[in-house]
Amino acid sequence: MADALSIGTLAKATGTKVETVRWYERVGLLPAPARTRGNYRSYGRAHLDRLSFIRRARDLGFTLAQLRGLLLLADQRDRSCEEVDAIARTHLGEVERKIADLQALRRELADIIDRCGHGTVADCRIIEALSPPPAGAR
Amino acid sequence: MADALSIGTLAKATGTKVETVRWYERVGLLPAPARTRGNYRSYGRAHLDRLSFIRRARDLGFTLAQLRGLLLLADQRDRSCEEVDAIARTHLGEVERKIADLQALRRELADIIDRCGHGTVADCRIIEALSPPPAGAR
DNA sequence: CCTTGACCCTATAGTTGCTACAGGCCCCAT
DNA sequence: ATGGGGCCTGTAGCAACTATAGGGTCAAGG
Repeated sequence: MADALSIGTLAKATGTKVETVRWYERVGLLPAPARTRGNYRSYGRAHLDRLSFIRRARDLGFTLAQLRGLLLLADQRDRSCEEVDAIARTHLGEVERKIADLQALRRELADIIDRCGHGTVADCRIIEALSPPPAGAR
Repeated sequence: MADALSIGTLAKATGTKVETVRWYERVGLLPAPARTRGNYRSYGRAHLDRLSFIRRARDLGFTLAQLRGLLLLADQRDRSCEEVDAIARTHLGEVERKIADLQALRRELADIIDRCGHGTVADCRIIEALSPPPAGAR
């Protein structure tokens, strides 16, 4: 083949660690490639595409389980788009919830830092803010 | 002692699972308490306070490593507050980065869902959108 | 031609922050 | 004295990798 890639080359091309590539293979996300005479993995274009897909989806926060679902759908191209859409929608909901949670957290942290008097730890308001909340407040 | 708590009572009071309390002890976040004649853990007020602190900081997303730093500082009350402030600020930065990432992700998912007609996977843009990035980006 | 060193192989253990058993004690009320 | 809670230790499991040990392979330089 014109484009036979070693695992290291594939890893570099996709911003993945070699060990992670092997791990994706072991858990069935990336199909096992052909081997060279010396038992080295030999990847082709399809592997590069698929690994790019995997990495991108991971970056976007899809779990490996969701990813498996997407890949299964991608492999059966006559299937309805609705299932893929549903997965994406579910994920969008989760993302929005995460954003809201983090924004609340950010406000709280900012408040805490705001109150830090830069004195000694003894009167540090950060420690204070993290200390047990008043009874009844939680 | 007037306020000797069993592990179960302590756990309930702080919204922690019993196993988690023991685990905090094993990893050195919560000091090992005295034991009763029957070898039960017996906690006092100090443990309650410290565990509340731990739980609150965990809720705010501090890692156990950061927590260890905070607790170490909290124990040295004549130290400057600046280190505490720095830990909190670092954490705030991380939180803000995550929010930005998630907002980018949200945009992307919304676009994807938007473009997804209800045809077959063959023209589903979700798969496409997550396929290998343009040549220049690799 | 042979050696060196970068790469690759498998297998296994470690990471973070818990959670969930399994197989036993202990304690209190009935 | 017995039944059921709660407690004890120790171990294994979850995601999603990461890192190590102990080797084999390959291409280039001396």
